[in-house]
Amino acid sequence: MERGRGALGPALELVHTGRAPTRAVLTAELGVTRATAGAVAAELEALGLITVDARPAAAGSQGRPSHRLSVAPGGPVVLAAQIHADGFRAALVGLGGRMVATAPGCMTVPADPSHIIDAVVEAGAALLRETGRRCLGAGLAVPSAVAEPDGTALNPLHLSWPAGAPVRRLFTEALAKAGVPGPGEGPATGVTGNDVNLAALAEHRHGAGRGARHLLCVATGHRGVGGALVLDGRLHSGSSGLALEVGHLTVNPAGLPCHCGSRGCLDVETDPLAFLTAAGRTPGPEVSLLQQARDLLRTEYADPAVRAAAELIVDRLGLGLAGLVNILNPDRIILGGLHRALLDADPERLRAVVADRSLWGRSGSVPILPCTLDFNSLIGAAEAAWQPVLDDPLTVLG
Amino acid sequence: MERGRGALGPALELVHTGRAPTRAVLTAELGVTRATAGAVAAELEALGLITVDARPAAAGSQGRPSHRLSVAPGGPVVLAAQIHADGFRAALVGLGGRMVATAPGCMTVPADPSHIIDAVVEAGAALLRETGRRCLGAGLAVPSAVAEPDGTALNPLHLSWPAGAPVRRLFTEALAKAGVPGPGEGPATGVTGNDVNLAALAEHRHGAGRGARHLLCVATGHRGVGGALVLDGRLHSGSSGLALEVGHLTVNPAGLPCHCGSRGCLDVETDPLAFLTAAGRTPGPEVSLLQQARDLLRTEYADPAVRAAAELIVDRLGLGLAGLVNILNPDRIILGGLHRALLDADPERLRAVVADRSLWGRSGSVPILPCTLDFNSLIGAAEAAWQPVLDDPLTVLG
DNA sequence: CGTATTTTGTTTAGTGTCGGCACAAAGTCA
DNA sequence: TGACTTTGTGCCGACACTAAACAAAATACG
Repeated sequence: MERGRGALGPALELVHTGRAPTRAVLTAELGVTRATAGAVAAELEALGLITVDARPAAAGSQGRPSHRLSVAPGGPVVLAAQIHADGFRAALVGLGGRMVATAPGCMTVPADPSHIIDAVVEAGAALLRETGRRCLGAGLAVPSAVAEPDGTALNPLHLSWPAGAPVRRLFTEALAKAGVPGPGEGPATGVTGNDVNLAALAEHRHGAGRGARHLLCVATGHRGVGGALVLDGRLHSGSSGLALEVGHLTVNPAGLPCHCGSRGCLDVETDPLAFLTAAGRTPGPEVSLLQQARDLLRTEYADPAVRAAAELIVDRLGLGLAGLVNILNPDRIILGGLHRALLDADPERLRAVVADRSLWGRSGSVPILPCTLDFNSLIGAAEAAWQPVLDDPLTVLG
Repeated sequence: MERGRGALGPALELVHTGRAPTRAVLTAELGVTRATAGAVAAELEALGLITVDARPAAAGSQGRPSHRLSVAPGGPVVLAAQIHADGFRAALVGLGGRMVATAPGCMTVPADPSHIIDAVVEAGAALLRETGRRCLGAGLAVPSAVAEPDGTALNPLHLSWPAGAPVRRLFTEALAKAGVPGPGEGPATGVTGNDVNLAALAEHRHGAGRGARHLLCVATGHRGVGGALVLDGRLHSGSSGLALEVGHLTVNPAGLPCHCGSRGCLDVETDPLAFLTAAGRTPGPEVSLLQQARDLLRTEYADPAVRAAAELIVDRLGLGLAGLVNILNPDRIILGGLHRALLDADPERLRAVVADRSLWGRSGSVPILPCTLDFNSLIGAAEAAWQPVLDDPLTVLG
């Protein structure tokens, strides 16, 4: 009777990522008939997820103009949360990666994950109460590898949390405690993941990674280096969530010792502390290492010592990226954190090093881009929370 | 009217990989009703791809016994070909990875890829004429990275071929020349791939990799090291076919110089020549380096120098595998060539090294197994050739 | 030995989703 | 204004599947 149930998920994802601005292109993208695409759009509109403009858009070309398809402005949201070394942030994020409301917060109890998670979830719950939006899910990004299927944080070292903290359970419990409703009758179940992984997902959907088939992301936080891989639109997090732990690739055989037992790991050779040290600076305690490194790069790049340090780090990073290119053969690389700043400072040098050290010119010519999304880990947490809806809107929304 | 068209491909794959021995488990695996599974099986039988036993199998349990489902013994085949440093081999391979006929051959004109490919295809065509089997496709495995979408061999160094040889085009032309028919009316189009990649596919379907979600394969040929990754049953060959070029991971910072410009690469530190050299042997020209290395390992493992050399290579290999585990987080690793022999000689040492050097105990405990299939590259070439049939039997067979 | 139970396979009817097609709508182009 | 182009919709039929009843072939148990 009702048409377009099977294509509902793919259709929503197309509108969500902005690849289906009208029903006409939706028809083409889905590979169905206009009748089906129309039914799909009507169904998604009935579910309150998208809107179809009443007035047709201004037509520049021949033929009957299309009505614009867009994400429903007042539609449901997900609760997104991010925890990093400097604090936490909660937000409500709608379809299309739109941040509807946000509330930054300060980290008060660094040593106890449960307190922080409770606080950030409560901040999100407050936003839900204020806005009155319907909540369909919740996602949390943490600066640590998250083991599957347990949902434990294996190395939240820079948060001074205990290794193995059960973040997913804590998150779900906090959601229940704060009364955040799920799509059904019970409380929401939380999705939890590594921040770089989630950032990669966000960049793939809404940022510099759009359209990439095999997207590699590498980023520094304040300490260490994280990686992520998005394959055909799905995050590849390995069989137990621990893929792309790229911090211990050897990039300087005679380099600094690393806590992993080896020397010259990407982690200790290319993170903000490495850059500050190479530039002969002693980091201060006022602001984060990442901030200090970025500031140094921005304000004192003319200083030969700073420039030399930047080039040294770029060379090391290039070696690591080349190794990853040889293994993963991505068609795009996106950099975040300090690496992004280093790319901005001297894009050609990094590209040259990667091309030179990767095996084939073909894969060496892979584009390397800066990330483009603000709060990409937060948006990524939202993307992960949206995933069940994108996969099958009917099952979630009934 | 006719039931079970959509599930035809998945059903065939289940029978093909031996995961659906009866219609009852086919029903369960497909998640459909008995009626549909029965119709699917009937359709596949009508296409001549599978057989349903007339007599029910001996029933050990309660209830009506199931009829056995199996691959049709006299059914269609694909032409599979493999080229390696010592020669080439052609075979006809049916569903289920069954080698129906095979013909080894000697390499006569090493420097010219077109002659060898013509010869191996002609050998396969002869098998087709002899057996009178219907041919549904053709696959070729070569010891080189194969660039996509061009189908050129980038580093067929050990064959003394020119880099960039257009192997896919040559293969397809040879198939036309030899009159190998495709599924339709025209000649067959050839699938071409790297031998380790195809071997990994074969091991995943029929060998030690069955059931693995993220399967990593690493193998030596005569020189150098190859890698392959099978994700959720599909080969991951990267955006341009160059993924898993693992030979240039650094495993010994102070090691031998490599043609890639670095030192101590997996390629030069763990291949057969490296083992023979470490054991103080001077390789002779009679048999292949791989054969010499295997023989040495088998016959003189009691010799302390040989054993020490083996342990050295195992340690280096373990370092490389640990690096790959950190990046890919596979749930199984399969080794081939000399690496397989080294694993057989001392399984515990390699597992301990990998566990010690990979970041998390959890991913460090990944099972490491020897490959179990004879001629796995050849079977893998057949698997790649079967793929269109497995994806959609009706489109291929009409 | 015969009947009940269990599991498998088949037949028939019904249902839901989608393609095909005709038609309507809304613009541009000449 | 009329021809053309492109988009959207309503109706019908094809078809792949489910549901449910029935049939078949073994074991289990009295």
